[in-house]
Amino acid sequence: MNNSENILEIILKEEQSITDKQKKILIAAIDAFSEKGYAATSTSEIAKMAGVAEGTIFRHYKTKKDLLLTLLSPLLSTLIAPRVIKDFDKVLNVSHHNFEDFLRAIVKNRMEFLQKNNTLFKILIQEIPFHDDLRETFKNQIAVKIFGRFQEIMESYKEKGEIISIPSSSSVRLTVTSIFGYFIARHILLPDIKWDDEEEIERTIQFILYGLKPRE
Amino acid sequence: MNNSENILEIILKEEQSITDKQKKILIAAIDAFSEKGYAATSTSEIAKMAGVAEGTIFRHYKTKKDLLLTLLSPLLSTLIAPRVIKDFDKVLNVSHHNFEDFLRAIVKNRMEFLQKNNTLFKILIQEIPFHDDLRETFKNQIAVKIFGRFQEIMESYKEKGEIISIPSSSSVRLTVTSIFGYFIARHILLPDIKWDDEEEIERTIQFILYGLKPRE
Amino acid sequence: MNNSENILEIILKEEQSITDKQKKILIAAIDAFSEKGYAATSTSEIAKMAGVAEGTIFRHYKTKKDLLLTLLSPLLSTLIAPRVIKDFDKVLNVSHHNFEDFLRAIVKNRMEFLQKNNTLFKILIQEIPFHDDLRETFKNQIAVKIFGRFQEIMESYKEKGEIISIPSSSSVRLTVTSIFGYFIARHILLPDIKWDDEEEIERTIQFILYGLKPRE
Amino acid sequence: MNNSENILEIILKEEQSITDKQKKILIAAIDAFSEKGYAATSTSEIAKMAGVAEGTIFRHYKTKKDLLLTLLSPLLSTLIAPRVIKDFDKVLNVSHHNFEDFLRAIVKNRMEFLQKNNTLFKILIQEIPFHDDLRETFKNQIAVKIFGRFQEIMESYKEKGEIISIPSSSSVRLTVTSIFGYFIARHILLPDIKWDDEEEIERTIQFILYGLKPRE
DNA sequence: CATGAATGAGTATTCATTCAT
DNA sequence: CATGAATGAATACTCATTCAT
Repeated sequence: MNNSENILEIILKEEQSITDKQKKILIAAIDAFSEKGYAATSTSEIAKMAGVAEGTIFRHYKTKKDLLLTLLSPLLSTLIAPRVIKDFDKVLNVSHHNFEDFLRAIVKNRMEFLQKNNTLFKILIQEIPFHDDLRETFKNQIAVKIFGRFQEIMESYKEKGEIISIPSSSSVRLTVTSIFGYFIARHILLPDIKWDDEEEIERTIQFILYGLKPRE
Repeated sequence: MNNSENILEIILKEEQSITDKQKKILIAAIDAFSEKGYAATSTSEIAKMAGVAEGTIFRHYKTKKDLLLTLLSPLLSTLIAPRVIKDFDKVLNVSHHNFEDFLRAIVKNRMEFLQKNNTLFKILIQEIPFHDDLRETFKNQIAVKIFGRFQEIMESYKEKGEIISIPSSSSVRLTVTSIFGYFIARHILLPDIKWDDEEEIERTIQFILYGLKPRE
Repeated sequence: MNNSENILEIILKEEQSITDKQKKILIAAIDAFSEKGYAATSTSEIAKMAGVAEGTIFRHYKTKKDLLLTLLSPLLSTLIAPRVIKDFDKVLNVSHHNFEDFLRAIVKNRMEFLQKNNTLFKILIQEIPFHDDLRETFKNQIAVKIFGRFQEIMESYKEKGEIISIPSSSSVRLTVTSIFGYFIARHILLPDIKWDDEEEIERTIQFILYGLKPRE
Repeated sequence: MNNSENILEIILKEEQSITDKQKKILIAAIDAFSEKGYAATSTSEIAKMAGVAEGTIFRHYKTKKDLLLTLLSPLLSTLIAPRVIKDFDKVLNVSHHNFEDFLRAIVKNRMEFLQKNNTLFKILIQEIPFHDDLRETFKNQIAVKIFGRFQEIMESYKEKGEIISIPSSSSVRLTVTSIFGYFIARHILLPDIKWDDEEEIERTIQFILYGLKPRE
């Protein structure tokens, strides 16, 4: 599945309209932004890291902000791509008769995607609080499209009686929060301690599963 | 309970060693940092907002970073204060015979605290990724002390068979993640949409409760 | 008469709200702008010439453009000051019974003013083509107020039959052009060749006088 | 008469050694220089306006300054061309028995030339204060050659008693200043107000004529 | 001939910080 | 205690120019 790939690598390899220096700039910028944050990273720093002249950055990206957005846009558009939405459907219709299978498929799928693009995600999450446009995109695109489809699916499981009968907006939030919560703890808050990813993910799945199980 | 109060207000009111200008500086800095982030906020901006001269800031706080740390320190020290630790014990020993009561007490207590100090928390969470010292403090103090005590308590409930038998580090993470996950979604990612706090909190409690319930 | 003074000197001496460094900046800027032009002068250059740090310039003048406007504004406001307008009247009413006396008085008076402030004038004239706001000010303030009053006076001499009967807008233009033409040739186009100011001015007066004399 | 033509058009049309792109560059540069001034115009701007790549400009003109000089050179060389000097003679010898005829011919001729090339003239006049080489060329070529011949002619009219007996350097200056003064007011200082060119020119001629008439 | 990526010095402006008043 | 003038390094960005394609 393509969306399980590292987005950046795909772009760097497949996009041939991109020059060598441009690639170096992107890599350096991702590195710097994820570690020190957008605002605390200077363009001269990025240039030095990328081994290019400072002017070269601005030949390709009109402004520093433009560089950030260019960086994040493949992630954002991947997230809202129809393909991704279809994944949900495929996951749902084709093979997953019950909520557990669906959850497992979705967590595995999303978690892999998160992990493979964790640096870009880190930047996105870290910068969202400071950029209105980013937050707006996030809210209007991601939240509406992904969460919307997610909610429909939840609704159907609720009707089938496979999960508890609460508004699906809440059940989606609790599910997503648990997954993202793990990601944030893992990669942002406590990136330096050791994590047994497999175990933790299994426990997170179980946690969500039982947390949303219909009460007898 | 004092830790359910707005920390900043307490300091501004009770601390008499603090001058009027100093208070204005703190308020302005909190405002600016929480909205634009530490790195993107200039000291001259803070000075203007606070209605003081630029130099005045540096009379009280050696550096801009010092101002940030001063700002966060009451929050940090409240979090790791022995009093808070004792709260856990009190919650545990005195009255809460079972896990549900404990969880309810702790969630109510912590959530109130989060909400009352949401601006300071927002700053803390936003800045943690960018400041090693902050993250170190967080890891060594908060994680070790709070989570440590939390884990002990979880352990005891596990022994009593009230919750599922997984490493308490995981059960604590899942619990905390659900609570913080709500806070982050609520105040940082999607601060502009309407939230029914009471309902969502109740659902979150139920979610944790069932998610950690021993499997039959 | 105050308007026969060097405007800059007056400001540098009398204005006490101006710091020492600020004076140096103004002097350096005038020097640089008049010689190389506004656009070709860098703020770092001005700073170096003034012996101040570059930042100091921007503490006092928000932008480079602001520095230019601040520089020119005393000249501009002197030109449109009611006092200057009154000068015309005084020149006219009190003592000058005929056009020749009036012209002599006005040329002497204006030419002295031009010469004493020739550097500032040079800047104004050189920059007018490139700055819409400056040109607007010039048109709306100088042209309307000064030329307006000038025209009225011309009109009265025309009625008395002392000058030729053409629209006073034209006679004013021809007069002013001859005076300014001399100034521009003298200070801007050919500043390096020797000029016998007194003689040339006398010839210019005669030229205007006879050029506007009623035809028999 | 060829010198009454638009110099630029002639070059663009007749010069076949000039490429299409080069023409576009020249047109764009004239446009930009005349409006914003040489120093405030960037080569990339010119390239964009001309619809060519940045490098293309430098293929044809070694430096930006070179572009300016190339632009002005046809104007400058036209002004000092032997042909122009001969015009004076023709004007003088062949047909003009008296000063008035001569003045009329010369003003008409020169004014037409000024008007037809007003953009290039605008650039020349605007840039002269900032470029020593331009000023030097102007002084050595224009002033010496044109003014020199002009003075000789003036001298002859003076001897014939047709004009006042002042140094012809002064009479030339007064004449030229009146003509250029009109041009500058018309095209540089107040380009936006309406002008009745024919009337103003006639008045200017009359003004010069009577201004230089021998005093009885 | 023409391109446009690349450069590095330079641009106006802002920064956190100092210090004399 | 508070000010705000002063600083010089740093900032994002632009410049004229070069050169491989």
